[in-house]
Amino acid sequence: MYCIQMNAPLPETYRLQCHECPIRHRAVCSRCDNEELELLDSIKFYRSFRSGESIVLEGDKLDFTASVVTGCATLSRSLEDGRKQMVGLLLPSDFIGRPGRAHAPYEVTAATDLTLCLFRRAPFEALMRDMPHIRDRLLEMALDELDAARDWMLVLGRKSAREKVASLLLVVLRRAATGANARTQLPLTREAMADYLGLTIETVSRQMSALKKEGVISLEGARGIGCPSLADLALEAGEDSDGDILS
Amino acid sequence: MYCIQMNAPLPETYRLQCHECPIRHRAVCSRCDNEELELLDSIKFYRSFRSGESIVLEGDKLDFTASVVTGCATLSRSLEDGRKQMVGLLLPSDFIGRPGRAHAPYEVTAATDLTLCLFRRAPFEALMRDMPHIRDRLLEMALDELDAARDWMLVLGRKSAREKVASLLLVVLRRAATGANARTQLPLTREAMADYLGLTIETVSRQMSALKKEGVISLEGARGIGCPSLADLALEAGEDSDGDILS
DNA sequence: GGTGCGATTTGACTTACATCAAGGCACGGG
DNA sequence: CCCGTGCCTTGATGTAAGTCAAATCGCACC
Repeated sequence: MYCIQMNAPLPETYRLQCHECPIRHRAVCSRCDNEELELLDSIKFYRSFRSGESIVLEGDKLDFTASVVTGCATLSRSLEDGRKQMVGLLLPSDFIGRPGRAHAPYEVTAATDLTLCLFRRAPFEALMRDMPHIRDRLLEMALDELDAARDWMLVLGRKSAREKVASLLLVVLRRAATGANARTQLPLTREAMADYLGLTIETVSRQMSALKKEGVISLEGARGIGCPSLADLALEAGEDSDGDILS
Repeated sequence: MYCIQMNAPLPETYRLQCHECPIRHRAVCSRCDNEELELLDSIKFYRSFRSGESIVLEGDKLDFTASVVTGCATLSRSLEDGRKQMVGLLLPSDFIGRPGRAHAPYEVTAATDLTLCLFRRAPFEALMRDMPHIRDRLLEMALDELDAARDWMLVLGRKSAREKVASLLLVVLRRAATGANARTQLPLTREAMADYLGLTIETVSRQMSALKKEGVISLEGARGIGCPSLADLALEAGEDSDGDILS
């Protein structure tokens, strides 16, 4: 499903050496040494996608793995009657693909313009055989995603519309945070937000307006948002106040 | 939170050789050879819990890993005001614990009387070092759980109460299935079902009654259920009809 | 068999969110 | 510049599920 696009073409030939890669220290390759990076350089390739473009369809054959280099992608599942639920948000350094499974269980869509770093299935599986730390990192990342998915189950199952919207804004603002007064551009349309939160577009819009009216957030155009106090926003999100005592 | 129990005491000394273990071929140890099993035999230990007993509290120190041998446990997260969401259902062969994390992100509770096979943290991490196939199996299991969690996000975010209840009954009946006319005992109370589905007890009860009245399921006492046609139930669950074309 | 208590069901009423339906705003193209 | 076309916002109304309250059931124990 490719949309006709009027914009300037994307640079098809994004080219980067691994050692200067922006996701070098967080992606699946984070523990590779210089020698290993050279090997990766020789078998990886880049591909870019336009906002809205479909990367993989639900059930498609999936014979590559990839890391998000720049931009934002979404994972979603749908029911036959068209109801749709986003089940994951992929940001730079996040991983796409499933060693040991040939087909994709979810649709993957570019939420913004997006560049991926890809490996074909066979060479990637060879990497996993030869570099055990890649498997280890993949396990770590899978467990982190599992935690994130389960956290989101609490949001979907038990939070009110207002808390849901605040929770999502918090996720987005936190990774863009520069000091207490955070501001950024939302990488999601209202529709994508609704699909993520299990709400309708209208309800999302109404809750955004309400939060704005009460001064919890500010809106600049449709996509820009700011927040004078993330702590207040966290309160609206119904977040545990116990300050995340982590291990 | 230990309840006072009037029932007969559980056998504290459940003892089993690994090679005769009921979850031998599905748990994290599924790929161990006989020699490795002997090692496991020497460092594992069993522990049993009463239905309703708490195994780990949210945020607790977790210095063991475990596999469910018999019974059923639940994973859940709660908000401070008491709202609660189950984020996982653990059945025999499922794994508890998180190599690399010292604290539990979820509460683990025995939903029925339950027996676990445990390893202390240090010996288990030694196993992971020495037997790479254990790491591989753990990755596989983590990815399967991730798929299950995401499937459930669709249920929580987009399905109606009736579809939710049907979806849960389907999960339980399918693993108890003997032919088309499935019947089993629910391992969950109405409250646990409600917490799993993001509903209230009353709504769960009403939907069960409605499904019974329409002949989709039959109820025997509070816990026993039967279903003359799982296909009809799947229809009520709003499940994709494309017959799960798997890889 | 009776009694007590927690679990479940059922009923009456309320409410948060969905649905249906206009409008407004921004941006690109003729 | 004006007009389309996609987003987004706002309003009026409907409804599925929540809440509050009261039976009823089922089991453990007497």
